[in-house]
Amino acid sequence: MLTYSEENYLKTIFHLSQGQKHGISTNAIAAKIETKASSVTDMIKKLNEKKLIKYQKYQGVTLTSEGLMAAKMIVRKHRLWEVFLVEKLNFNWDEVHDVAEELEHIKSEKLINKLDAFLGYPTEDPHGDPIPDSKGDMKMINKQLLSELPIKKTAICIGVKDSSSDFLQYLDKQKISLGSKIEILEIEPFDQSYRIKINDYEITVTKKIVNNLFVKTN
Amino acid sequence: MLTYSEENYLKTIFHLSQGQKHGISTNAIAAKIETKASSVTDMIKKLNEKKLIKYQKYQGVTLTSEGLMAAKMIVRKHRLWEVFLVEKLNFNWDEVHDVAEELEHIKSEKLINKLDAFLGYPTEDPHGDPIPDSKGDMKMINKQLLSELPIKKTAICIGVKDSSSDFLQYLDKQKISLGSKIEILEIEPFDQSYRIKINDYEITVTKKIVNNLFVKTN
DNA sequence: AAATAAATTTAGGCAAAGCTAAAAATAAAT
DNA sequence: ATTTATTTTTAGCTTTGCCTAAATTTATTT
Repeated sequence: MLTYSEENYLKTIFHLSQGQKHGISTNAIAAKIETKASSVTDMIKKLNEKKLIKYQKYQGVTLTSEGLMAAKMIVRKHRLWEVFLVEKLNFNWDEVHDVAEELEHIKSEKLINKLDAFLGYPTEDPHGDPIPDSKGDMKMINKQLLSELPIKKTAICIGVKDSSSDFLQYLDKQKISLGSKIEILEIEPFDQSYRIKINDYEITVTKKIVNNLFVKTN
Repeated sequence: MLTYSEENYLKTIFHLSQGQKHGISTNAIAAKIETKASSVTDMIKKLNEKKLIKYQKYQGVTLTSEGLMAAKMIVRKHRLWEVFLVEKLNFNWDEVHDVAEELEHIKSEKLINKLDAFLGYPTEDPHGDPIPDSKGDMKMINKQLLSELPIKKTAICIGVKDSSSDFLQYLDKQKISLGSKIEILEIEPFDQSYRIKINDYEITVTKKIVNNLFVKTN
């Protein structure tokens, strides 16, 4: 049985490992968890003892298959609860993260599987991130940044890279949400601003915006 | 902000205080929480410091109005989550307690009020216990033990005194649930067994059963 | 009213998870 | 290839919440 804190470390290592081939550094974990490097070292030793991570002094850590599965189950819970909060309790997508951060630690397999069924076995959370199923499998979404989309090619908004409240609220204000039809009309060479079409109306946004929106074509 | 453990103590003191005019003893708390008396004393001092309970050495404790409100909010969360588990996720009423025990500690007022709305502002949990509203008010149910009900008077089953799994499962087996119409037909003087009518069929039960079922008359 | 029993509190410790400050290892720069 | 800087680890301390064992207070007997 994992403690609250152990679960947070596993989850963090999982997130930091995405698209990373080498081990995760002590400092990277400390920064993400907002704790001190020495505390991370302590926990790393503990997780290593429990064979949830592979660890060599000074060499960073990687999840073992057991640790990976545990991490995925936490992510599964987090994202299912987010779906619940948005779809059933009408939270906005920028309000759910902190609450889900607590709910993800509730220990009951029965609960999470029943919740999954209640929600209709969703495969993505409200930010467009994939939800691992009860075996840990998650369908990888064919996503790209809006900034990488060719001009005049239409796509569908499927997620965000930065999921800070500020950004999510900005998107709400601009009426950009998951499923919006989106297309780059032109890029202004002078200031790198983007003229884009959302569903049926046009707006101008900065490069920072298009660099943080995920889309999929067709 | 209260810790997980502080919340459990407050909740326990609240439950033990029901229908009690004098203070709650250290040992009573220890027994309910399944911890040692010395640990209880430690926590009592802490809660006293925080003005959540009134405490004089060796004299037991009572909740202050602040402590009472905090306790009610925890009970509110516990019972709302129980309703959710039973009504939305199809748990049986004997399976919900342990999970609700964890869920009750999730800290978000917004969450609990939205959950309340989602469930349609229920006033009772699946065991027939009243749910405090967001101000802490709970409608007192006019309930009595089935054993106190006069013979041949019909009543409605509205709750249980003992909410152990064993008892709840027994009730399921006997098809006794909240809302069942119930009536004592006769009491066998020889062995104190009760012949009772549930909805439309008759069964015989022991004294222990009628001592643990709450009913209300019309 | 003593004496015994039971309940409660104190004193001293332990494990988890954090911290600071100092030491050690690795990486970067001259 | 040293020196300097950065990263990581170690050592030792803190708090929370629990524990055991001993001391103290209250309750119950005789």
